Amino acid sequence: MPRAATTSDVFNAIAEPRRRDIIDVLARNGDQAVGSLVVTLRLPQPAVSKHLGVLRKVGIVSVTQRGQQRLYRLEAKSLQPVHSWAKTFERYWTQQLDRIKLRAERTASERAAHAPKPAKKSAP
Amino acid sequence: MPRAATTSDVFNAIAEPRRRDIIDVLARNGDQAVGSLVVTLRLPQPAVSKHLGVLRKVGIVSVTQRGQQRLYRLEAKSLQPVHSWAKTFERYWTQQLDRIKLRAERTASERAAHAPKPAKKSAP
DNA sequence: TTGACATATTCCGGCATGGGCATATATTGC
DNA sequence: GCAATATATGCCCATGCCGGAATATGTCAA
Repeated sequence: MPRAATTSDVFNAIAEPRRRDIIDVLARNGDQAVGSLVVTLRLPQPAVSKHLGVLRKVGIVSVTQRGQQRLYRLEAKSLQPVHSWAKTFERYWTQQLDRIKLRAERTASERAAHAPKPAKKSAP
Repeated sequence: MPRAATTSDVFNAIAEPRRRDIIDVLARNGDQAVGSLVVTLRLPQPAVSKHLGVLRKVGIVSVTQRGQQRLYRLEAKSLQPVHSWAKTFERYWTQQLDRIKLRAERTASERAAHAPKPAKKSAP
């Protein structure tokens, strides 16, 4: 089997750079009609519509009809799983710790911190 | 053209659930040999090796040889772009506001306080 | 209605992808 | 050397992806 369907997983939906571009534009400029996105991103209209279709099925965007245009809105909370997942690893780069030091720190925190934290890292 | 190569884009690499599983296991249990991952994830060994290959090409994991095994280590900082990108939208769910409520609230506070507020709505 | 405009959908082709299986390549120990 | 273990790789196949072009649907105005 190939990759999991892009229309069923948020992680898959945002795997496409173009779709992330669309998301970024919607976040920065607010709700946008398809035509605006076509102009902004300089993509063929069918491509934009298709990408929006994927994003809509996953719930990343929602649509509202206004005249003969359709306004697409970013539903940012659908991206929360991505943030939560990535945030899990935040500590790894926030403090320059690898796992060994992490364990040491956790152990140290059990008996309260007396000494200042050793600043040491293993850079590539 | 199909999707961008999974070996060139972090977002694409983490689009596979199995690969996220591998990442999670490495984060939770520390460096792991391929055989351990095979047992933990209950996947065929070639599948694990292939996924690890993708993750390695993108820089999400690194390898160290130990005896006849190969220890894979999570290079979490390679996931920082994902976190940064997703964090951009954090405010949308942190304050439980969508764009409409955001405007409404801003209008209400203007009306109540009668004080000029910095208008920073549409800034490209 | 007709026509202009905005967007969606359908077809197609090329192709990377991931799974399964067999096999190749280390590395170690005898 | 040989065998055993640990991992990687090559091959095949089915699936679904993305882009492109044409076309269909929908909406407004006159």
